[in-house]
Amino acid sequence: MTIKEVCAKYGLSPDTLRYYERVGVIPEVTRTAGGIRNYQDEDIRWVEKAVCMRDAGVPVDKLAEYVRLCQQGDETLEARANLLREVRAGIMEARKKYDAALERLDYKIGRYEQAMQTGVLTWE
Amino acid sequence: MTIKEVCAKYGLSPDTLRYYERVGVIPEVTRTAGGIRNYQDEDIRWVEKAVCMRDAGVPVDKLAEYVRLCQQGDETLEARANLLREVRAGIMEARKKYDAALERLDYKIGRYEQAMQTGVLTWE
DNA sequence: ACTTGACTTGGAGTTGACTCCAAGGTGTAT
DNA sequence: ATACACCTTGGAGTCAACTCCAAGTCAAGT
Repeated sequence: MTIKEVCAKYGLSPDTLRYYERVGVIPEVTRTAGGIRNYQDEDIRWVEKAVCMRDAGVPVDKLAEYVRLCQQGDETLEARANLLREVRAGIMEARKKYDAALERLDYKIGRYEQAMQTGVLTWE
Repeated sequence: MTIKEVCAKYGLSPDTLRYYERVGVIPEVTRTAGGIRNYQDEDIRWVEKAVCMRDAGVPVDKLAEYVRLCQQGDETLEARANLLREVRAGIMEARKKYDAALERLDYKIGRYEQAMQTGVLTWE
């Protein structure tokens, strides 16, 4: 699979995908004899994982650290688990804040809808 | 309330609070005769709202647009409601992605814990 | 063989959201 | 009234995460 195809599949730009590889968010991608990236299933699974985690706000350097640990073999199992738990905690934290904002928005939107129906905006 | 006190209350820096005011994320704050910011209840409610929304990833320019609409009076009610609905949709979208990442992380963490107990990392 | 279009690299530039700084004004406690 | 800490502004700097660019290489079609 070419870089363009992978980009189309995941909604990334080629620059972003090359950037991810450069900073280690994904491991080095398989190449053709001529040096052109030719994504294999394994490479694509890394991309998918990276996109999923970036979408959840996990910073690039955390992802790069995880990839580095994976490449170091089995003695990093515990370190990897700890890293993932830390990342999980961060996401949970953020999610709580998202929920607080949602609650507030729902209340406010409800008030606006009421005001637009009755023509009266009570107490603001 | 001085800028410092408001900062302590919401975990912001004075620079950030002044920045929010400058770009319109909060309306202009009440001042003392000497020109020093003296946050009133109303000002503080705006700060609280801004912090809540920023924590949910709502971009600064969206918040500034909302403030601008509020200052334009009642004929912007519908525009404001639409803006809030749009913001809400964005947060819901992001939350879905957070959940997807959480699910993935929980699975992976479970696998690591199992591997560390049994000493065997199955199929990877 | 040649064109055309997509790919490569290293490095510079952009964007959003702060964050820092210098030079100077404010306010309160001694 | 003189420190002293804290406040003000405008503007420059920083950081993460891309995004763009120039100069060159690769590969598919004619």
